[in-house]
Amino acid sequence: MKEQQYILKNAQSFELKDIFDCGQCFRWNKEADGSYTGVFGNNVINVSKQGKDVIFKGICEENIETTCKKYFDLDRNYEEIKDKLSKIDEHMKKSIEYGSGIRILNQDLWETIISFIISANNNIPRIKGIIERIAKRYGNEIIYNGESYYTFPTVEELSNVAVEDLRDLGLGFRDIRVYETTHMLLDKKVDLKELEQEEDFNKVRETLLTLSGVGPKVADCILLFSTLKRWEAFPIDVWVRRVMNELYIQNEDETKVNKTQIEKIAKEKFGNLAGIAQQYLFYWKREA
DNA sequence: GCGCAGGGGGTCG
DNA sequence: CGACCCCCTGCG
Repeated sequence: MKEQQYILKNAQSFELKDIFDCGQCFRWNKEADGSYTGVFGNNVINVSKQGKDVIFKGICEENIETTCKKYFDLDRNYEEIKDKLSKIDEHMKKSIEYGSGIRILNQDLWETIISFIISANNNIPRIKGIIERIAKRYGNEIIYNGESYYTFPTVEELSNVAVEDLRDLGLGFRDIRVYETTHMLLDKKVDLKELEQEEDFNKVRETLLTLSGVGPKVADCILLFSTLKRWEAFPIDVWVRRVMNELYIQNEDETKVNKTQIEKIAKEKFGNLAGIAQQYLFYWKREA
């Protein structure tokens, strides 16, 4: 396939580091020249910045402009969102100044489910390694600039994979969870197409929670970081608990902070922007 | 350099 | 609430 290119002129709210290092994705890697290359769908895309312009180039199954507009959430006005959130309090304002170039990606639902099941009690370098090995073993090769990249396998492409095969790729105790979830989807115990049509937030969340290896935290990550794009979701992990306690609760022992307490505050303060607010806070606290 | 201990974006029983 | 797999990192 031929290389395509799309240049987004004078981009606002688009910083490579903020987008790719804020913890929402696992398949983007920094190049020596500062650009990032990643695989999503059947595409290998390289993203770089030249002044205020963003340059997307690479192997793209369909039109690269349409594809990137969707994946990078380019039709959403982040300036407006940031203005709104900045007015809530000084903490939000500060965190947004820090991560002002964040965008929430529209990632494939199935890939996001598996990726975040793998993320449980795991660290980012290892998560990335596991996903890469799965792609290399079961996905399809795409050659770009003389290098091999691999698509994330489809549900069908994982249908004949045994638990032991997954264990061999280093998934550890998550192997059975990935296996079970894959088969629940193959058997249509959960139908992802239907799930994407479902309007009711709690119904979608409850359905995700029936999947093996999907608890509250993972479900909320899927809701927020996939094409489900439910920004009401507020994933609570150790970092979010820490920052929320520090800023709004101030309990001496942060491990004693109640989850429902955090959720209540998040809803009151951020409403249907809770998810993106969480990203600014999380990124700010973890990086700084 | 290399060997080793420690820990990690939670979930499940 | 404790166990859970094992790659990665950092320190000695």
